[in-house]
Amino acid sequence: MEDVADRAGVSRALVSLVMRESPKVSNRSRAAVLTAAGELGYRPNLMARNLASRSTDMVGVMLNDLLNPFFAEIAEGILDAAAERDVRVLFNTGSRSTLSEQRAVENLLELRTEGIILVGTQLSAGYVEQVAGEVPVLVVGRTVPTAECDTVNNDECIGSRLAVKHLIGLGHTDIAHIDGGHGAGAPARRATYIETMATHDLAAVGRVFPGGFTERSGHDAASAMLDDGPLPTALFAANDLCAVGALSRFGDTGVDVPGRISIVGYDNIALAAMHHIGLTTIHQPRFEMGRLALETLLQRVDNPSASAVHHVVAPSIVVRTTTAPPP
Amino acid sequence: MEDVADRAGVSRALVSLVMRESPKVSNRSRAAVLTAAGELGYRPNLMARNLASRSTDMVGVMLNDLLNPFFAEIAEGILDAAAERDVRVLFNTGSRSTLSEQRAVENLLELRTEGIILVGTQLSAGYVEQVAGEVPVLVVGRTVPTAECDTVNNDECIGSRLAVKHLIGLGHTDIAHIDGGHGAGAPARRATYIETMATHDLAAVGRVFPGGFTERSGHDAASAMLDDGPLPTALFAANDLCAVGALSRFGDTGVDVPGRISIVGYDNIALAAMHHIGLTTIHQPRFEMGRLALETLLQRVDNPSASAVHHVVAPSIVVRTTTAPPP
DNA sequence: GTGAAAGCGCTAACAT
DNA sequence: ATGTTAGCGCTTTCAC
Repeated sequence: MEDVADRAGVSRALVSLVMRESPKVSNRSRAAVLTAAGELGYRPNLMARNLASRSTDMVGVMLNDLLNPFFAEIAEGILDAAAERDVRVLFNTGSRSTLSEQRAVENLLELRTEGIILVGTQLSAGYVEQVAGEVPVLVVGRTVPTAECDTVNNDECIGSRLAVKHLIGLGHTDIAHIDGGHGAGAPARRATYIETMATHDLAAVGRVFPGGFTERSGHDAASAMLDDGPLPTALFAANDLCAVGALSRFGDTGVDVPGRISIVGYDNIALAAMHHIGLTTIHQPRFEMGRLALETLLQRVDNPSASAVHHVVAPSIVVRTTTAPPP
Repeated sequence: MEDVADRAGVSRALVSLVMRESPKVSNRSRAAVLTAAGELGYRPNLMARNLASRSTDMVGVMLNDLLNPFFAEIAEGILDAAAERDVRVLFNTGSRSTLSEQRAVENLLELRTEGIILVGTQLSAGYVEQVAGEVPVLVVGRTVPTAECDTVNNDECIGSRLAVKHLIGLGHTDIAHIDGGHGAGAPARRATYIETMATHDLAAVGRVFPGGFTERSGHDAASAMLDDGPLPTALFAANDLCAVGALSRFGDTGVDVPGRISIVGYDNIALAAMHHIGLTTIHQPRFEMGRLALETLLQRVDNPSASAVHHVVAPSIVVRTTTAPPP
């Protein structure tokens, strides 16, 4: 920086002002500094700047898993909003191990990011709470019962109700559900399924099959369903992967979808949109959720003492080709 | 830090040594410092440490696109190797806009990461070269003709040959190819297809259909194929997405795969492994490529003056259910 | 093994 | 509009 100042014939402070795009610099000196910097290949050192200014304009984002496109779209939303607000985003991921997730968060903490967004992480509630004590934390895609942190989630109840009502509207009465196990949102989806069925005087009893959030679990649950006696005419699966698993199982067995059985998933992952698959599913506005997450976090950074805010966004249904009236 | 030192009854320098896990500290003082730090909730400031030590132990990773699982697995490999070598990894992504990709790289540069890994980015060769002038750069999933940087790639020729020979081995003689357009590796895949066909005295002429790296392009190319006269008995698609697009087009038309036509893809994305799809494809050892990338970059960091090294890893074929002998 | 002193590259008052 | 003077929180000689 000193070299740049000398070359431009000004003081270091002035160079600093120019680099920070301060308006209180004459055009003449600005130009001089800029060309000097260019010639010298000068690049400001963020470490030094942040240390001196006691602020970083950086937020950290912990992604549970880079492999999951579901999280990735949220990340895109975060980035989009961050660009507008002129904050830098640093990503980190834990590769599905809780320990390395913690290390990644520690890293962000040591870098003194202004806040941290946790998307789909499996960190323990206790740990999240501890982190939230040090820096504003926002959790998306999961509710953290105890912690003092903001959250952004989709409304599982609205989504599940949308799914079940779509099937009922089509004329189905025998609608099964494949359970999502311990997956985030799974309990709410199951509960809403049962509740919605009851509201319409339909029996959900004996129609909940144990499953999970994977293709395999959907496949297995469909097998169980096939063995279990009369096949339902419709199926609401815990998520898209699970739905596709069931879809292949039925395909292999010659059970026509949607002719013999209709299927609805949840999440609207890219897979669901594939021509080959065309899964009717529930869409979460992930991009918007990412934007909302960043905006909310930034607000919290400005006002750390406000009480936690919990955003719940409404999902919508995307009707494709796996649902039709019952045979 | 001073507070910790006071509380532990030692000097600041000693606290520094303990935090850096230096061996030259008595167990007694180490314990004292550690408990004091714990009680005070002290967390070292990376900014200050890096500034003072003039090193960061951080490498930056630019991902073209978080949404692409192909890149994500490489990232996992990078993380895995980084954990072993005790370096911190900072991710960034450009959301598919060249401008924001550049901004993300600048960010990493300003943070003074020791090196940068570019995975699948669309940065111009000129820009990459410029960055490589400032800090060690390693590019994976793309070759950068001019730049002075290391690369890690799979051998497109071996992979493509594997695909075509698999089909020939099955007895096919009329094998078409859907072109990958400008996608990374596409030209090599096409050229190798043509060459391998020639080697076996088979005609490739008129059998290359324009396509791309998307499902849609595969779908459209399959339509063109259907309109084009006699359907080939086998098809080597530019990548998996493209292959799946063709797969659905054929499925819709009642063309049996693999009964009437066999299909091979490239990349072995998760989609290909799905029960429903079972695509025969070429697998790139992505995780290993990620590991290799980090190792190579670190070597370059230690020895900046060595000449660029270009790693080429061998892909393998994964035979699933979309290939069979010709009808 | 421990402490004192001198920066790392920058920003932030405060002057001018 | 520009220069001066102190630090930011840490590491690093170098003595003890």
